Amino acid sequence: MELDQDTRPHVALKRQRPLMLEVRDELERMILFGDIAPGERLNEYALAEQLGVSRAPVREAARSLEREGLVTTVANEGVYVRKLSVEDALQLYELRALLAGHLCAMVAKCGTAAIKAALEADVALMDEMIVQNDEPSYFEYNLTFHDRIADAAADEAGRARDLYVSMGKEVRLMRRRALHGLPSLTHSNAEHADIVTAIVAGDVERARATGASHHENGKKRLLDRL
Amino acid sequence: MELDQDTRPHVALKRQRPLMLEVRDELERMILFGDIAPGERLNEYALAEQLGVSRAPVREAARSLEREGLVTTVANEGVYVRKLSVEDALQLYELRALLAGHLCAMVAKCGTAAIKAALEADVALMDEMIVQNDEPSYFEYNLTFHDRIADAAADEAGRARDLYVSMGKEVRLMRRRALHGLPSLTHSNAEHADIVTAIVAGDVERARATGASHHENGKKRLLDRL
DNA sequence: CAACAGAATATTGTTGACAATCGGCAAATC
DNA sequence: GATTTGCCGATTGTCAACAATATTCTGTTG
Repeated sequence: MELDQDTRPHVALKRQRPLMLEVRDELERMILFGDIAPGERLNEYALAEQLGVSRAPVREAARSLEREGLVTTVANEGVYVRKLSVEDALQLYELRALLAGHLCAMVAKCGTAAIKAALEADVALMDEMIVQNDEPSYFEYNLTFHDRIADAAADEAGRARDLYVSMGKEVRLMRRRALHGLPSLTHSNAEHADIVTAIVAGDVERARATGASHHENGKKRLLDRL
Repeated sequence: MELDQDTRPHVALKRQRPLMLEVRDELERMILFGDIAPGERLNEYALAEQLGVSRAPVREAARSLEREGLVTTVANEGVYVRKLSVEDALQLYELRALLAGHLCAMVAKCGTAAIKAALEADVALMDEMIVQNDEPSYFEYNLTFHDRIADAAADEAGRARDLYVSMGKEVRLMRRRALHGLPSLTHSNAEHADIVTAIVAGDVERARATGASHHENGKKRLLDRL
């Protein structure tokens, strides 16, 4: 029974997941956390050594991140953390708003009663947070709320949902620079309420409009500080 | 002839462009041409040997195609040519229509006079083709027309354009199965005319509506044959 | 001193080999 | 006979070395 000397490296136990995915998650974390600044180059060799793996998983992870729009690759030169120009950011907000509107429309059209009830509960809960002046909780729960809409539309618009969340990550690339002009919480949640009302009523086009409009506020706030 | 430096087959001749890109283009051609059927698995080793390269460029090419939605990867199993379910196809048409509407709207808002004139010329030219009953030319020029709109919107919605053309390739994945119910050419070009009219007039929302509506016909035709 | 050419260095692109993993088949077990 | 177990072949995942390319540094030249 003395057979397991565990000569394999430490990872062998917990690993049925490809290394490339681990690396991908770590790189994504580093980028979104700001450890690697936009415009900076990702050195394959250095990263491989730092993470204790070979270059191959790092390369694949980088390609995967390229798919999400977090990095851009230049042939024979390297991959860089994407640096969003102001124009790119504005376009991104606009397109994401379009997708958000579509998702809201889909939920309005096909959403279950359970989902609609959950959305109404979300808005009420956020209202409560506003009353208690708990901004951090509000911001966090705000993400939950939008995720719930996106997930609710997954059956009817899976691809749109994937793009929506992916672009959400992209947006974070510039959060650091133009540290978001804080929206009024009450105004923000009033818009949430409008969206949910339209969704619950099954008013597809109004859901689309309110959902898109709500997301265009980010664009407006960005424009305001220029 | 003892000195044939061309011992390596096919691609290795001209460098400057990474092999991975050559492989990517070739794989994309194979998939869109139908050499590899949807649902079929791509064998890295076999493809590498067939193309006269190593497995690494093939792997990278596959990842690149995954980004375009032409293949899907299953860990430890392989990459498969994407097989579109009917639901996926319908959603794809819908989303692409949404993007097309956005592109038309952007051109209506920011398009130059030159572009608008070119679009009007396109419609006139296609009308001529209809009169002469030249279907093949019409279908081909139809693509040119839509590409022109997409390219015209590149400055204002580059990402949307990229998604639009990428999804155009995805749609072709199922062209083989549900061989498109042919639309009426005159009706098709009448819609083109509506789009161009709205664009020339600078009517942003009407351009969006007509552009989206035109692209939703593909979805309708697909629905009709079910 | 500026500008250029060319070597030296750093980094990516590619390769072939090795390890890990999956699916199937056959033998063993009940 | 059905189920399980262990092996085998095939295929992907990872690695380390090699080749090609870009970048930097340096010495020379005008």
